[in-house]
Amino acid sequence: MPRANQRPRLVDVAEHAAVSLATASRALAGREGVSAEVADRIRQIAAELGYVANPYARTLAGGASSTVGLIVHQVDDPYFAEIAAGVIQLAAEQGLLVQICQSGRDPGYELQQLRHLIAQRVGIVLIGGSGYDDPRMEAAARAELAAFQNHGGRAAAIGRHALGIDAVLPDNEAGGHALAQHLMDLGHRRIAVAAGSAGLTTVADRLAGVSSALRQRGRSSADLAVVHSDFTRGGGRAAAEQILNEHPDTTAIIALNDAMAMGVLSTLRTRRVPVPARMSVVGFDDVSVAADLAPSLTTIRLPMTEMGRTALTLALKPRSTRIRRRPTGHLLVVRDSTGPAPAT
Amino acid sequence: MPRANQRPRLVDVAEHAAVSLATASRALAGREGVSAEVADRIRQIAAELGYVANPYARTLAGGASSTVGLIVHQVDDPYFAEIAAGVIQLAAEQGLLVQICQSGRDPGYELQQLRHLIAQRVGIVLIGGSGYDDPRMEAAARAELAAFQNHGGRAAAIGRHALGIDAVLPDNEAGGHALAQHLMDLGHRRIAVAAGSAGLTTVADRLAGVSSALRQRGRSSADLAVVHSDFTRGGGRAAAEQILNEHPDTTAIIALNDAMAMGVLSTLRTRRVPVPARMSVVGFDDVSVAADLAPSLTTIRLPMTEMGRTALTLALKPRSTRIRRRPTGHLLVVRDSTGPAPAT
DNA sequence: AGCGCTTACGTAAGCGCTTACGTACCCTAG
DNA sequence: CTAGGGTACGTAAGCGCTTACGTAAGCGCT
Repeated sequence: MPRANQRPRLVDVAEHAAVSLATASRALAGREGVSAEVADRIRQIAAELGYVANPYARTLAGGASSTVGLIVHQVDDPYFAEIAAGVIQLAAEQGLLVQICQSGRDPGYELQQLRHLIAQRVGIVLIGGSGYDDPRMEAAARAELAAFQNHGGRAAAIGRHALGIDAVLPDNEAGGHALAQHLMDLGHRRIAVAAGSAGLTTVADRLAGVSSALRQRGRSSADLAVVHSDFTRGGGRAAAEQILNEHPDTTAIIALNDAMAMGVLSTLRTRRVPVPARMSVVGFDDVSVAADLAPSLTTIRLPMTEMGRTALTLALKPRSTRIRRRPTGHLLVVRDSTGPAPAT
Repeated sequence: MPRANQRPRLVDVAEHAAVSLATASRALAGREGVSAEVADRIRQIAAELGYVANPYARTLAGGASSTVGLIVHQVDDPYFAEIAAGVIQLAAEQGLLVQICQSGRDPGYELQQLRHLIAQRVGIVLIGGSGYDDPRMEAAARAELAAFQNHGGRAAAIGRHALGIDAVLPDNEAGGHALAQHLMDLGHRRIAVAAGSAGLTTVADRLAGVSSALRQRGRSSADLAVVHSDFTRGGGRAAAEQILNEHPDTTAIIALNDAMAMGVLSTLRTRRVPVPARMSVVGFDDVSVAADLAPSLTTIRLPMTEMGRTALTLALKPRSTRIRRRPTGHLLVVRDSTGPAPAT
């Protein structure tokens, strides 16, 4: 008999169906050892009663945890927000719940969040971000994740390698390459890069692509003015200031993500530098506002939502011995923020 | 003895401290019945062992659940993203984990998510959004939340009343009033509103504020062209098209949120309507990109992150018999998207 | 008919914690 | 010197589920 005013338990279902607890559990978990008719009866009764297994009891008893932990830098950064949206979508389809954490771009705090998540016994950890500057932090995270996986945990990274886990990785290098090529095609010779903090793998990879494009055209990457700041709008503003001051002959700025590009545009507007007539600007990621900026932003489109989904898919699959790296597509989207280099 | 390669359990702590399970539990929960010295010893040993209570076992045994469920329309909508950021921040400070769900602006799906969350035994439910069009859906959600609270659950709403739970509410009406007033001060007489879908309380409230401002100046709100669409950029574009076609003498558009305002600006740019020279545009919310648009957007600033924190605070507090409504501040932020009405 | 094997189900032992209740001890009052 | 009461701690009974193991029935086979 279900207790008055309480959620039904498995015993309630079992009693109604006149079977044992074990049989009811097996039937609802869809595992073998139950005849089809009995299993159907049990499922139907469960549905009638509105039975939903208590996840705490289930997990305690050794069943799989049905929650996935997601760590991102900041949920109100559009890049991470779109990734999170993808993860949450797919999780909902699978009946999983997503526990979300923000690292605030602080590797120490991120490690702490990771430990917290694991201590909370989530079944799956997804970790976004861009790697650590500090190799010791990185090693600690690797170790934590390795131990987690050894105990049956699943993990995947988004846009970050070097964590020793499966990862979905955009081709940052090819993206950087495409951007530099696009600008050179437009005749730009003095190109500056507004980069996120050095040490991030994302920064290194995108930058490598830019350099290789320059070299390909027989130009030294020493020509390239690279200014490091951080992957935010504020960082973009600061980088733009520095570029305008220290490299006044620059005609094109490659911001290594869209947030920085927005900051760059904002500074150029303030300084009354017309875009793209006097200065071309490109970004990276194609967050959804990029198309609505003025001027609309030329950038590399990354399928962020899809990346989130893919990461979860990767983590859900049985783990192979080799680390899997799932590349994602990317696409140069040319809009109004780039134009021919101004005549000198 | 801690099992090799396994997280320490409470028994491990108890054995090390040479006390019983019950004493260890009491000491770590900080409840009375343990002498100060013993409690200190236990806590220290727990720390040394890196003991973290298994939340599944804790919750099963009747301890409080330490997870809060958050339902928003879409995490990659900046408005909700900022709210979520606030919730997640405060939750982290309190050692709570946030389970996040997206309703996709679909009341039916939202209800389903709510049920799922409750079935998953989260301790606290926070629900953002803007109410339901369908009164039956709304009643269902009310009932679900009431039952949840009767079983000891905590709940709070963000920007939505009529759910029968504590809520943090911006003064939507005053905000709408301020926007309309600002435009009238600039001499605008033909004002159109790009509204989210009718039936949302947020829409109704903001609209009421606009109307009351008009009436206050002795103008009929029948003069006001109100176009309903939805609270997205696409919705804003559609609404702007409709306004330009059906009300060509409009000189100012009030978008009832920033997302719509961005859509409006995008359409005006496409149609080559100069802003603010030919048309003034205002938004509502002041999402962080609003300042970086071109032109930067005049809007009402809402403290979204703070609202998220406040909602959690509200839910954390012991429930009073009366429903509490916590208002939030708001502020008219005048930027470059508004200017004097063009001379006729 | 009797043997073993498979299939379908039941029994019961936990998972790691909280907490009601029980017990030993010490202190004070009569 | 003992009754009564408080404090500090231990014992053990669950919370609701999963699953290893046990058992009975049915099958084909010699």
